[in-house]
Amino acid sequence: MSEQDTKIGEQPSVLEVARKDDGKFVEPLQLGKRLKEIRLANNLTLEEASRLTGLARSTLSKIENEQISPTFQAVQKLTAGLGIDIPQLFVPPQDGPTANGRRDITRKDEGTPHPTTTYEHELLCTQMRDKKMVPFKCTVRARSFDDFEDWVRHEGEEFMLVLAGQVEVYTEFYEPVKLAEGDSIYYDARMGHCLVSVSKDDAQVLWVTSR
Amino acid sequence: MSEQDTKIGEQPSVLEVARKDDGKFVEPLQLGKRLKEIRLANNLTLEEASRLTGLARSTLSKIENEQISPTFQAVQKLTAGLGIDIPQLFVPPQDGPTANGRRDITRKDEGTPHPTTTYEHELLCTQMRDKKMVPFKCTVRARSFDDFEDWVRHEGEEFMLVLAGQVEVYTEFYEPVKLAEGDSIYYDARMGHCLVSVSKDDAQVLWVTSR
DNA sequence: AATTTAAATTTCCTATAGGAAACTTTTGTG
DNA sequence: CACAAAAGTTTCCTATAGGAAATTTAAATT
Repeated sequence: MSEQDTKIGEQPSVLEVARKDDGKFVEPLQLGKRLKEIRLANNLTLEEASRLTGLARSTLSKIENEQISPTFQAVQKLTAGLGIDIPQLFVPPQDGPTANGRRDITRKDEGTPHPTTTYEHELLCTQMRDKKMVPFKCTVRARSFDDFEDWVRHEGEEFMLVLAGQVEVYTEFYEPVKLAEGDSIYYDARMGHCLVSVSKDDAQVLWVTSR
Repeated sequence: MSEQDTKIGEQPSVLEVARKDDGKFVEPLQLGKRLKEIRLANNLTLEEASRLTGLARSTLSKIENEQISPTFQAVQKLTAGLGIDIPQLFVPPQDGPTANGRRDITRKDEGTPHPTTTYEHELLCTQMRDKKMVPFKCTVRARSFDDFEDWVRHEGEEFMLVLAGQVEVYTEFYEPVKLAEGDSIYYDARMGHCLVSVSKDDAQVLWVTSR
């Protein structure tokens, strides 16, 4: 190894710089480390990974050792070839036990009941506090549209998936839309919204609201 | 070795090639088009976007016009600077009404496919940008745990509901837990996690990740 | 331990991404 | 319409990513 050639392969890799005058700082990310972990976890040699991705052995090696910053194209090939879950790559380097993780399980029909006049809520995963999302199932009674007086409207966003039956979603600014089992909708919850069952029986939906 | 030697600035851009001998084919993706839409939607000039991202005006222009394939670093700066939801970039070009409205509907089985080796993703509601949550359905193949020893791990939180079949959730720090249809789980996604189907056939789950 | 074989890294070179500035196009404004 | 100002594109150049092959390192096999 040349001793004067401290540029590459030493500490300050290309990936680490990434700060320009007033540009947004981009954290190291250690993409290479991650990729190597993934490759090894899949018991692949560079040669095999090369065949899978279409990138040269040398290139893969350099990426893993953070000697180069791959092009977006290369990243695409990598993720496609190795079957990598994309968000995985954008996670900051995992270090230490990160023990502040928690999990919270709710069995079927064992959520926390929370009835209102219009809906029958079953809150899910209520053990965990300060969640970024609030999931709940909801039985939407078969009823007419004119039962409700005003829009529901609140901060954040909402995702809804129809689990059973058929519902009609009313939102401000749009025409009502019918959703059947398996259909889903995402919307800005600040926009007035409400839900009605249009099947004979009550419909059931899953709702997730963000903060 | 280029048989046609596509010149830059012509039509067949670099992004379009991306096929090497035995490499995985990477679809065009039209990243540039996407980015331009986002920039314009935010009422930004190239100059402003340049300040936000730390990339040169010229570079941004070239990326938008698909004259160059940005490096991963550049993509990071872009997403960080413009506040772009990363998975959105990996979603194939959205066509049609380019809904950037306030609601976004996905009919059953009409989400955007996004297969990986381990999971079969179907992204839901991909028309809307910069969502706080990313919902997708996922077919978990019936397979053994030892096919992947590495955890998935990323920022944010995750909610999962089992739609069909039976799965086993492995997470760091906890014992594996079996979830049947209707069961749900919420967890800190920084904690390593992965999923295995324990039913005969593939299982299906709904996943919602937060940012 | 010595030798072979496989895996990973480095070197050298070509192709191409990124930045600065020149140039062109578009959008105002009198 | 003329002209100015702003936004966008292209050119030219430097820095660096990617590929082929050489080199080094690690893992087997005897």
